[in-house]
Amino acid sequence: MYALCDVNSMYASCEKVFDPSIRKRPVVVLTNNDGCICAACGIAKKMGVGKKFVPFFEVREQLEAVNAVVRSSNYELYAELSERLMTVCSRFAPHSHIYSIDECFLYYGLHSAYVPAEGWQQHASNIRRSVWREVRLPIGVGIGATPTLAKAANHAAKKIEGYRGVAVIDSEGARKSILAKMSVTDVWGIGRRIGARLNDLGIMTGLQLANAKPGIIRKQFSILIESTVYELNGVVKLNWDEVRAAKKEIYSTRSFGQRIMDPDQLKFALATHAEIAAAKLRKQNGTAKAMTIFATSSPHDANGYYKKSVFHKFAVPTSDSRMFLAACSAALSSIYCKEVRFYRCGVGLLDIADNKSVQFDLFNPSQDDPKLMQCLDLINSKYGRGTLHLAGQGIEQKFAMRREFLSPHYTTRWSDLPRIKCG
DNA sequence: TCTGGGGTCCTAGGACCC
DNA sequence: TCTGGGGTCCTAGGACCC
Repeated sequence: MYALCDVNSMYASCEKVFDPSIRKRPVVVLTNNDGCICAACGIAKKMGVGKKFVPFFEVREQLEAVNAVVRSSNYELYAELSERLMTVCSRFAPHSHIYSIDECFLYYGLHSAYVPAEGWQQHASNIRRSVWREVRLPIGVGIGATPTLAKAANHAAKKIEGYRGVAVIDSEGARKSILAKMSVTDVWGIGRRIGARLNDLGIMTGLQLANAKPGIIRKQFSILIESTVYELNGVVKLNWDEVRAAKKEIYSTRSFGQRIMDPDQLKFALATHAEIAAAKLRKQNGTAKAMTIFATSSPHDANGYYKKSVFHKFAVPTSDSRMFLAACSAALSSIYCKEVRFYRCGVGLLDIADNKSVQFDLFNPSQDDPKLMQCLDLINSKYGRGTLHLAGQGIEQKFAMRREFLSPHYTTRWSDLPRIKCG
């Protein structure tokens, strides 16, 4: 069996953990640069002001009208609470995978007959209650025979009347009843587009998708959707390692706090992204054979959309930040254009392989310095990202994110520690 | 004043070469 | 000289997720 634990509107819930004064008010959290709404608490959703990814400036007045609390993304806070959440959840099963900042899969092993002493229903409740008691985050817990069914159960736990945060699919009856109440786009892996095409075939609910012929689905869609059909019927297609497989591509991109036109700033930003992506790459013990480096204007700007990317191939697969930085520097002159107001840039590390299977080149000896990189990663993981960085990232970065409504760093800054008045 | 998220995977098709 | 088949590499964009 598999379980999926997932925090209800994670970012908004995190904001409420250390600030009891906003617990009964509508809370929305904005994306980087305060661009869009990315999370809204239940109260805000009920008031109709919590639509995901609408631009903030479009709904600002509406939010003010209902006296909503608006917060910038406080990523440091969410990461810390996420870590606590994962620690609690992982106690409940022999295997666990962090799936995203607010979600983890638990796996109870191959024996399909295994049932915890307290029963699945109670087990799920225990997870939920422990997380609430220890981290003060509300979660939904779904349990099922495959990752896709665990996801479906989780959907039921949070969205379907009567489940109250916990749902278990451990019988044909439960499976059919939950899938019948889900629209096909609620199924994991079925988005808007595929959903519309399935609708055209008369497949409207999760159960109808489960009952479709896998072969036909594969022909009309893809092998991925076919796997989804099997998983909805209890046949595991996503093996445990694939639930969180090593990445084949790693990106770091961001829009700037304000438009930039200075080539040095663009270079600093690209170097920073290269270092972020490189650290992620080394964390999964990977090497990259190629890299893409790009910058764009805003698609909303009047002067036409400018997008330029450079593809860089490495003679020897690498995970050394210095190689990635050198590639960025080399790319800058062909990306930069002095008339363009740059809005966004980033890098992608491509063609990633395990560092154990690197093919060395007799004529291009690797110039990597794994020990130096290890040292860099160690210091940064201990003292925070960017504590030690390469000179190419610049000293003064002028493109910092806009975060006008940032909550205090309750968990990562001594000066921001919450104070409790007694008496 | 002016505002518009970030990440990963997959594939069709263009560019280029033999 | 010109045509055309076929392979490889890269880009752009579609699709999904949170």
